Amino acid sequence: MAKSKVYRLGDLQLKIMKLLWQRADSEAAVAEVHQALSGEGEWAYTTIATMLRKMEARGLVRHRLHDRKFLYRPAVRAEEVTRKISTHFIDRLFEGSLGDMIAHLLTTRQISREELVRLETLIAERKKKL
Amino acid sequence: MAKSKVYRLGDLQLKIMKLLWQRADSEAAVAEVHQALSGEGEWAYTTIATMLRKMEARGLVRHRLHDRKFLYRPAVRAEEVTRKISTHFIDRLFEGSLGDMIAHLLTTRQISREELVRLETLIAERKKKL
DNA sequence: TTGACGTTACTACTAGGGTAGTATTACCTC
DNA sequence: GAGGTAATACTACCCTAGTAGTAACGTCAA
Repeated sequence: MAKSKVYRLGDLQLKIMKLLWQRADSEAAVAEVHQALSGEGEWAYTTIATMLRKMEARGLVRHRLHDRKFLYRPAVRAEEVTRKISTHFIDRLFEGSLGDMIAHLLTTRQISREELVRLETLIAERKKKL
Repeated sequence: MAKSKVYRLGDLQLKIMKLLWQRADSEAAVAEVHQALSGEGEWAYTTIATMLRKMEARGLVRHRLHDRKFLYRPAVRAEEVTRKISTHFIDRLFEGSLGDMIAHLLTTRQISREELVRLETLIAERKKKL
């Protein structure tokens, strides 16, 4: 199935997906996607159009015709994609151990006191649910 | 530079890198790599050899001749690669926020009580160092 | 009715990961 | 020295992301 390799999403494809997920009505025409992405870098209009068509072939998005424009909407849920990419990442680098991953990042990266407090709270709540 | 896109490492390449990093002397012949990887899947000997040559071209590994065999060793450090892949991951999915990333994974995934306790300890220690 | 414009379709190319067969080389043994 | 063996070198695929030019088409306005 097309969805089985959702964890292999290129940077541009992911940007597009995030953009569509963000939309209130989850729909956007090619021109809108192109417009919205123009702050992030330079892409030709046709690049976006081609990318969207390829993404549709992969089952990532769908389109419908409206006013002679293609309105694209996500065909996969954000949670699913985030989940699969994360799983792939944790598997690759930390043999699937979420604990190892967090432990590693926590010891090798900058993080503010506020963030740490937030995480403490989160962990405390998480413990209650076990 | 070759190292600039180290965060884009294929699965096989990463497996090979991890294998080399693990080695006590950080060196392995093609046959050894092939052997070590044979539990994980099926790869032809020549696939591994080709991959290693490509990786050398990318600056990921180096080799020296010994006993008519190529002994490969990493040319990039594990910490650097782990760091760059992680950064790329966090940037892509969580706009660069480590806190958001951990918060998200913590609330959407399975984790044991022991792991949570471990993380609490880690966070406490981390706070002391700020 | 013609031409400009906006849109999608088609086509083509580059790069890199993955995959592996075939050719070559060099040594080692009988 | 002939043949086998183990190693690398070379070559050639496929696939997908990214990139974008050009063609075709349909509508609307002058």
